[in-house]
Amino acid sequence: MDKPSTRRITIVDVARHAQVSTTAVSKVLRNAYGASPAMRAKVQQAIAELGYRPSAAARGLRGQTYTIGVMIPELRNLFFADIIDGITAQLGGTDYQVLIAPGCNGEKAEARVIDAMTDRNMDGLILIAPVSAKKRLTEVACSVPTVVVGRHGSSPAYDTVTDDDVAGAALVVDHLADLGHRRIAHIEHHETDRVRLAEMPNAQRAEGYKDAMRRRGLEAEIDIASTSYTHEGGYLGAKELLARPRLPTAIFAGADVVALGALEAIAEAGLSVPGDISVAGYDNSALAAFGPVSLTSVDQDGRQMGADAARLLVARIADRERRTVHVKLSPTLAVRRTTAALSRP
Amino acid sequence: MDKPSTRRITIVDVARHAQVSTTAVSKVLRNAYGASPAMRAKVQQAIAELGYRPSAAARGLRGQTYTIGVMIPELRNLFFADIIDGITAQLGGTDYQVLIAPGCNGEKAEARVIDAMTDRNMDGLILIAPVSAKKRLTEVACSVPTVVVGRHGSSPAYDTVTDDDVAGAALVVDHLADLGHRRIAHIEHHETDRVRLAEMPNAQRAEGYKDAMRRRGLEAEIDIASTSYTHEGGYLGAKELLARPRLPTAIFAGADVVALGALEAIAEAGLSVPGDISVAGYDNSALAAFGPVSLTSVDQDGRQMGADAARLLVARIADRERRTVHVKLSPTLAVRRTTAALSRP
DNA sequence: TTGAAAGCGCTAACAG
DNA sequence: CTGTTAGCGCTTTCAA
Repeated sequence: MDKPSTRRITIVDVARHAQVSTTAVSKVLRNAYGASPAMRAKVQQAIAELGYRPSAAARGLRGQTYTIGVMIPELRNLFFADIIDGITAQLGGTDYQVLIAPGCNGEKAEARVIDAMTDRNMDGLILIAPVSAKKRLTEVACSVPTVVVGRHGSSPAYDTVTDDDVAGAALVVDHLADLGHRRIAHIEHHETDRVRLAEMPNAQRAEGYKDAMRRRGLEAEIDIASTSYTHEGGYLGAKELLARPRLPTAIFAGADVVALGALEAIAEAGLSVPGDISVAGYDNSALAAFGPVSLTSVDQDGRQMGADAARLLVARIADRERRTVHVKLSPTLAVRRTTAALSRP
Repeated sequence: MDKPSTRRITIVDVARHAQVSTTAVSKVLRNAYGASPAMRAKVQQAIAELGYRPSAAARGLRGQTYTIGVMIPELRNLFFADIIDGITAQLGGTDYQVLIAPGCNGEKAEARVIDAMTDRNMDGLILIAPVSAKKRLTEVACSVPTVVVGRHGSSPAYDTVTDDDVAGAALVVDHLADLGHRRIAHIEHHETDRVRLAEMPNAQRAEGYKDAMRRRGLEAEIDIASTSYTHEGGYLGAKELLARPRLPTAIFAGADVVALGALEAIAEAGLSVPGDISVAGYDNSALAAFGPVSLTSVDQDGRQMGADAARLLVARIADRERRTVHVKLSPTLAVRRTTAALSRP
């Protein structure tokens, strides 16, 4: 008589069924060195016949868990979804399983989530746009292989993948300047934290904007509304800009959602886009591409970023001593119907 | 001399530091019966002083992993994001950590993901709109506590949380009929799988549409285009409906994204909304609420569904023998600018 | 109430 | 190339 079949099938069962040792089974499982083809075949067959599945928990106690944790600040951001797609695509053929931890808005929540992931012995972490202090990120990276995505500033402890936000801002300014615009304003995300300032994409976009304006000889025209990367921030920022003595002829919003808010304020003011004012966003989200909106926006290749992050992470898991790599991708500009040549000279 | 501090702090370290047994520490960790307040305090302090964190992997080998796995077919669906919010909010105060498995489009991918989650000894699973066979779901539920969200059909093995799609469709039909419409057409998602048919929300919406039309004495006006729940499906579906001999005065699309496709086809045909044709969607996604779109749509309370699912799951983890519960929530209608009274009598 | 000891399923030294 | 054995960090009987 068999034992009640509810018991989980273990490596011991497989070993017995295949008439080999548990070590042999383990080796086959891990594709490790030291197992003859004949033994491999026997074990594989036993695994198939018994429907055995290795317990990740048990593996984790000694070796790897074959689990990659991804921290994502906001599920609704479509750009982040692209990154996830890139990660899963890159990891598709491997034994790694991607698990996403939701709801990491703010430093405290981030800490909780990162702890939760390390508690679960994850083999590696991909942190998307984390806001934690650099010191904290370095600590994390020292205890578990880590790749940071979407945050500037290099570290000897972790690899990074970023998009060139300075270049992205320049794409917008150049595009608008080429269309004849001179009074190009910018709506930025107000950053309070000194240390974080230089590392966050929003700051880089503002810097890129200023740099590009200077390069185009428009230094005197630099005009910034400092609000936040939200719909409301865009609305308030645009209202602020429209209330200034010299009206801008173009607004570069630091994010698509900001641009949408700005569009609302512009419409309220009785102005037309792009007739009276051109508007450009950043992220090229689905909202920007959506027909009725048709927003000119900077496109970051999220899939590529995700794929690169996954690739770097796997390499680091394999060799934790390797030098850190910092990938910086180049954005492109998706020109749509919210930007046009300056009509009033 | 201390050992190199890279070593993980374990329950043994805590026990030694607090001068108690590991058993005692374990009890405190789990709030288990049989630990005096004095001991509790000592252990708590030692945990705090050492910065100890229990290893979920090790716990999983004997007890719980305190991990809830959520399977989600599509990261970009904002309705699913609401569900996730509800889950995490409900689980906020507990020790449970939510982990999301991405990329589960199709039966095969679902199987892989569910396996991955059970391999990791997750304490419970929340499956959102799964497409796997009912038999498979039942098997899964037998081996690990499971709650199925967004799929009709009850089971003795798992709890379910659904929105009343029949009622949702009726809301739309009644709203349009009250506005004077009689020729109300529907764009449905074509379902091939026989068994699945009755359990999927799309089928329920189509049924609800037909039921409501009959109830309003509009049986002769029933008009369905069978495509898919995609933007393209909406576009093609609307084109099909507009090519029929008797033009509909209103279109009920089975999902918001379908409605957007329909709007495009209607605009192409030179018709206006809601002047010539009213359009309603389903899901009340951000796109529907978005100003320039302003789509009338059925609102399902995703947060509530997620919260209910989490609540049921926790209860089932506590008592696997309890009778299954099937929660069915009632949708509401968000009336916006794409529906209006029939102008041509 | 407390603690000693036996695993959970797997991997990794180490012998054969 | 193969098998024996000792843990990984925790929970859980079972005595004391």
